[in-house]
Amino acid sequence: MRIGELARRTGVSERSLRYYEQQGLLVARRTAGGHREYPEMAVDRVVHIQELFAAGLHSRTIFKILPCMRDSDGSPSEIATPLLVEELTAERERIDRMITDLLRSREVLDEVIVTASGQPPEALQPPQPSAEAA
Amino acid sequence: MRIGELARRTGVSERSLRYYEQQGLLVARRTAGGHREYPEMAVDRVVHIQELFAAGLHSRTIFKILPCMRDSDGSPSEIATPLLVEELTAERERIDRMITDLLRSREVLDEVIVTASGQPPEALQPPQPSAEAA
DNA sequence: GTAGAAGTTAACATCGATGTCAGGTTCAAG
DNA sequence: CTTGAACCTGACATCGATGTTAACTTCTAC
Repeated sequence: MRIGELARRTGVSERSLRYYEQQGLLVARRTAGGHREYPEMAVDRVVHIQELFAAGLHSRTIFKILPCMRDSDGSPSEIATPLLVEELTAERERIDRMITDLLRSREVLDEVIVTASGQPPEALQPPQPSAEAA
Repeated sequence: MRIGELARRTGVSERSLRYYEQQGLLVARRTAGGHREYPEMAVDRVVHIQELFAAGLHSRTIFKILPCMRDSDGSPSEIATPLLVEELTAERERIDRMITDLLRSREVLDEVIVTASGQPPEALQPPQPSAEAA
């Protein structure tokens, strides 16, 4: 498929897809005229990339991870160096901290909402605890 | 207290404290010579500000929230407009989405770590579920 | 072959809190 | 008074994914 379709199917802008390629996260065959031609698997890969970006990882880190990912390009995997595993573990801890911070922030925000709305607290339903449990 | 001490006690850089002031988030009396002089309460306020920044709120939004916060400046509160409450609720939802995304990202990362380390999964301890419960 | 949709590269802009540096002033202790 | 620490303002840099635009080429359907 070409870049327009991939963009549509993944919800990622063409601009970003080209950027991913530039960062080495995504490869594309080219037509005779130079247009990018993606295999079906590219959809999954872009989704994976998005998930990692959503985690706040840098493209450089994602670049190192990708060859180790299951199904990254259909072929099995490469094995990560202990150094990379260590780095990923650090990232995991960072994400944990981020989650913790956000939970705290949400509490603060809830308190602000209650206070700001000026309702006596007992008059309010407790704020919906969505996404509360992991 | 002066800015150096406030910075030290809150862990926020002097640069940021001046920025907060510029954004109207923080006020300071001035000495005859123009040095900022903060009341004791400023510490709490800066902590509050930090929490809201950590939630990804913009300084503009924080600016609108602050007068409604309990203990924001010792005096009781102002009441938020319904519009503001609506905005805050939207922010809350954004944070929820962010938390959900991060939880998902963490899962992905865990999978990568398992795969990348190349261990047969049954040989590994399951990754520590820290900050798992809200 | 021709028109219009879709693709290409390259360059520049953005957002926003924070770092950093420069050149100057004030404060506090000797 | 003097010295050095602390503070002041203002300006510029940063980071990184993404938006946007321009000028051009290729593809596809007629």
